[in-house]
Amino acid sequence: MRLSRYFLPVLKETPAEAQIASHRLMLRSGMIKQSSAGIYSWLPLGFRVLRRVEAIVHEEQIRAGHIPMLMPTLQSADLWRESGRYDAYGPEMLRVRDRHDRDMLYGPTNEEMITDIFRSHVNSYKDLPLTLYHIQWKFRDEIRPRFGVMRGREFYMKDGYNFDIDRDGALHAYNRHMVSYLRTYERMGLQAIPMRADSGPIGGEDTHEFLVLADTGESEVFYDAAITELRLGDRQVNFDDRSECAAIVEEWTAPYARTDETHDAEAFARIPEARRRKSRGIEVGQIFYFGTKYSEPMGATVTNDKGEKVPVHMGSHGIGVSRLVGALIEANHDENGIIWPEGVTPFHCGIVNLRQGDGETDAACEKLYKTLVQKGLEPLYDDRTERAGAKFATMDLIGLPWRLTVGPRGLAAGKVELTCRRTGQSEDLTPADAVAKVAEIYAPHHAAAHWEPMANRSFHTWL
RNA sequence: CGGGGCGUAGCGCAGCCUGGUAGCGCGUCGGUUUUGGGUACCGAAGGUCGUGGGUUCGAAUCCCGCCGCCCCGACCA
Repeated sequence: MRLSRYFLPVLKETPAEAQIASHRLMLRSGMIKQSSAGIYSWLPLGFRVLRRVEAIVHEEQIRAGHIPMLMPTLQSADLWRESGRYDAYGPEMLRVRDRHDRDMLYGPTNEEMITDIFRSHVNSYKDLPLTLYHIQWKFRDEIRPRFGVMRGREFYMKDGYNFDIDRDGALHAYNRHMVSYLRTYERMGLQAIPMRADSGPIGGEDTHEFLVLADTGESEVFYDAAITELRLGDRQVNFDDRSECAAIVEEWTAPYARTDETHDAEAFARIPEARRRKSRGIEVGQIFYFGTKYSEPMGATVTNDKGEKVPVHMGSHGIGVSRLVGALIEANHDENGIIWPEGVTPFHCGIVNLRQGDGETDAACEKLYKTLVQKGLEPLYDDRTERAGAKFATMDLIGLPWRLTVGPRGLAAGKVELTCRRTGQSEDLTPADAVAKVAEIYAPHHAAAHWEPMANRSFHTWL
């Protein structure tokens, strides 16, 4: 993309309403524009990041064998009356009425709807296990929206629902989700720690929240530093293997990690003092097992192998996609702006032309641009007739992890400069070497385009 | 929902207390400057001062209502 043809309305000054770094930087870098309290438009740059995050969530869900679909934002109140939540939910639920005076609502979550779909089409244990999910806009009429997209009223969320014949099956689904979530966050360059949590209004027995450590987090968290050493890395997980998933869950839940709601001071005190950590965290996901809480009242039953009708065991699992964009910035920024992890960056590499209009410099930039595109990368070329300082400031603000700087002085020596946004370190390379290095950096992040999910399994899904 | 604050040009703000129909910086547009970390200079455009009412000869300014937004708290993916 050429910056001269893009729409990137960056702000030099910080809008007064933004208190925390991510909100401030998202406004300043032209990622979002507030539409009304807690409701935002995603401008082109923000939209790119949102899509990258969403794509990773999809890929990892599909990898785990979960099936994507899409449910509507507006729901009929009738379904919610069936589950009893229409009255239980309270004023957080946005209720609307259509022209025929039918009660509708803008969905804050989809347990009722998915259960209705399930009971309409699934009758036998032979159709289980089944996990369906979608990524859709939700609305919760928060009393007090704040922190930009981190606590909006409208938010983009992945929510998934598993259906299993019994508790053991559902617990495997629970574990499978935990593993897939760990992979998801890790690919985004985030450390999200699973913590035992309260079940809240969704209700249930088993639940973990995933928290990203950040000073601006809404929850106080207590954990054993040992958990921050854990990595899934590139280990291949067979998501059908119950013991393999359970082992990974065991690995990640063994070290103490809890939010203030479930904090156990005695257990915490038993951790060696050097590893005891108290911090704040941003919740970016949660998984639940809630058994037959919805299937029983809503009649979501299947016939088991003995011919008996039994309610299915369910769980639900959420990842706050739009909130993750804010959380990513909270965890990755400095005084000059955002620092995107490679996995979610809106553009892979910036190109700064220091002398726009100079024939040789322009040509060198064009060539770099084309070569990067040929490698499957998406560069952002700042071809505006701005001074160097303005171009650098913009690049730093929008946070592209790598920047190629091209000017007459460097070119005279046959070199361009490759700079890492995170470390600030630069090296002079020939254009060919610079492109090769950028391509190498991103090679692991392109793997997703080529893999075949669950290729050797009995079932697999495609988006 | 309790407490506090704000609403004046695209953005950030001053002016309000002590009424006399608007000003600064940045940005934008047109020039000059050819600049390696938000350059400098010249010129220009741009505002029914959130909204409705009241007081007054006269209201951005004083009074009342409404709307919107932000902060603290309670609540929350």
